[in-house]
Amino acid sequence: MLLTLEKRLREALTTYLAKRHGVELDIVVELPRQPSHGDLATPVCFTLAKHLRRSPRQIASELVAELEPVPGIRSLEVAGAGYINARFDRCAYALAVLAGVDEPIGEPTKAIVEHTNINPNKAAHIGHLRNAVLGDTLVRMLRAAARRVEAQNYIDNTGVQVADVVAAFHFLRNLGVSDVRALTRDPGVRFDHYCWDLYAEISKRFEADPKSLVWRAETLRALEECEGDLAVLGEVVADAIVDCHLDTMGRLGVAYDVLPRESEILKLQFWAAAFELLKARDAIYLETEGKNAGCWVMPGEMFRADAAAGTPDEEPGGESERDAAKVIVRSDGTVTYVGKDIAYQLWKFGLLDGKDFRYLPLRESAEGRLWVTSAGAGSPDAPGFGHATEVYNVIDVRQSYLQDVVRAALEALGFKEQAERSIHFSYEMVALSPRCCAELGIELSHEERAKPYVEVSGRKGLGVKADDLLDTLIETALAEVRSRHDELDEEECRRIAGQIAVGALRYFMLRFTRTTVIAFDFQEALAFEGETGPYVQYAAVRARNILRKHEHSLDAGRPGKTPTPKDLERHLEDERLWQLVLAVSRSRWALARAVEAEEPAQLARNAFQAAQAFNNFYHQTHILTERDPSLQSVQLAIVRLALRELSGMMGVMGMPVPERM
RNA sequence: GCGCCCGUAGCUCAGCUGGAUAGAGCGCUUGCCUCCGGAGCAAGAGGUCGCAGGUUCGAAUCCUGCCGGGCGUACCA
Repeated sequence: MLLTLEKRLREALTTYLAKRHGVELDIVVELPRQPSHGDLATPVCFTLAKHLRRSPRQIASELVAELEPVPGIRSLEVAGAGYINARFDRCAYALAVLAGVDEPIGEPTKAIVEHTNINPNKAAHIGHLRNAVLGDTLVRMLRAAARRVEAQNYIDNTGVQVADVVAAFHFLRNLGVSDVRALTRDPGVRFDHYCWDLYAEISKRFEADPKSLVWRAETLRALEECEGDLAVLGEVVADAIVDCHLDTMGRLGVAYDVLPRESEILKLQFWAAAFELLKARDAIYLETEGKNAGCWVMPGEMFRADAAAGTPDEEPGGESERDAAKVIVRSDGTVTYVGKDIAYQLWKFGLLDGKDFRYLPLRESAEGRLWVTSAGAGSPDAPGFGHATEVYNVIDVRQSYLQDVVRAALEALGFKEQAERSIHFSYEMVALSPRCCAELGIELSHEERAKPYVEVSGRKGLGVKADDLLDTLIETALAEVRSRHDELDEEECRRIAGQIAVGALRYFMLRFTRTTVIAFDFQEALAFEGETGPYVQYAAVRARNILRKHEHSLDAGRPGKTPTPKDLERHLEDERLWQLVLAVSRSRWALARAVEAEEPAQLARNAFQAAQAFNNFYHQTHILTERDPSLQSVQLAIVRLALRELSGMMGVMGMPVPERM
């Protein structure tokens, strides 16, 4: 309802200003910081004062007197040096909000969100967790805003990282396909955790003994050519790890619609098609001189904002403009990752004429069926994927440069609109705080010790595994649940602990804005008090408890009294109740802001504030002992509203709403 | 060198397209269970918004220059 009123007010002001003063302005309408300043406010008269050369206050009084009544807004008043404060018709607002009609947000276009994208060669760690939680929340946000969303998790199953682990199995461990396959089925082994250590081990070996790097080269070649035991081993490893990742993400409620795999992009020659396009439109050229001689490159000025036209020739010691170009095809004829990414991005928009994957079902979950790409036969039941209007790539900020290249390629090919709708949904990395390193027993070099935090590194085996963190959270929560609920059996306690753990973890990953580096710290991540997921969940559980008890207190079958407009009219004059209604009814507004700003943290913050307002109310009001039935009906309606709104926001953030805790 | 990001309370962070007295959590101090379960509520102490200019009726927010810190700038991904 807030969105609607905001829009109405803005439109009324726009019309008025155009008619009365002949000016067009972007009108700022904001939520006043102080409740006494009304429900919505605008400082527009300050801007207007300049145009009209009159005092803001004077303009404001005139405006308040002359503006046609706005439905839903009870009064406008001039305040301060010239603000206009609007107050809502409280009863109408409450009725609308209690009815729970969703206001539209944006157009129902099709969006693709690509996220998670973990190399299938080791266990997921906290860095991947931030990606997956942000990505999955973005998916939920867009769906809540009525977009058609396709969640894709790209699997780089033929890259260096997989090759390294395959090489480790083969050359270091001397294990063949059947051995590794047995390992993946061994219930006593967490295969992805096993590979975590193996990957660190072979990386160390490569560093200590560079001659062993021939193993990597040989494996990589086998993977790309899809031939021999090493290739089969690659498939076994990647498939098994993808399975582990899906399980891990499933624990957090993260799901996908389709897994596009690099192996299919290669086999189906997506790149060949993209390459022809790029050559035909002169987006890339064959370099003949300098360090990139023999490569197909994209000129630097195409993707770098700073590349000024007519840059001076090479400066001594500096990089020439020519050498600053981005290599797309290596001198040996193989394509770089960016090249493949360009092809993939073109496919997402349906711009790779005639080329498409085929699909096979991979697994089922509560969220639906998951499909994986296939180069051979596909299932006739497969839905159509791709053909998006907008594409969100959830990738950490360190890959901005590559994302710029992809976008530039689309633009160079003449797909200007698609380039603009290629959104790099970037976020800062998750690093380890010094204390966290100490707790993990990680020894730091002098260089690392001087830094404020240490980068997570799969290659070095440096990091906190997603499963381990979740397990720790569950155990912590479990101890707490047990101590509070003697009456619940072990299974029930564990279920609740799981919900709390997921809520805590997802909220933790969302409360920071995307540009903030998270210096991971166990103490903070394991906190259940203060601004945390469980705090928000607890508010909802409290609302549930009240409603449950209330229902029990009623005669069977008789519904509780719902407030009449008269009840609302009367009791919402109480400023505290009114402020509460406002505070807990902003989920739609918060969603709109989060979608527009592309910032899930806004949703997290709003949910926390709503929970705070509700907890405060809960504490100072004894609803079930209220003797005035009229007042009680209003209070109960607010409890129901708070529960619905909190649950809604938690749902968008992927946080479970426990029955009790 | 160049590009992007960050610098706000002891710590961790919000602060939207400039707007009214700069906010929250943690930690610290102090209250609050004859209660719908305290994973809670209330109060208090704590801030030259990195520094210096500029634009403006108005700047934490926009512009410029410095100073710290981080990340990019691969024929790795």
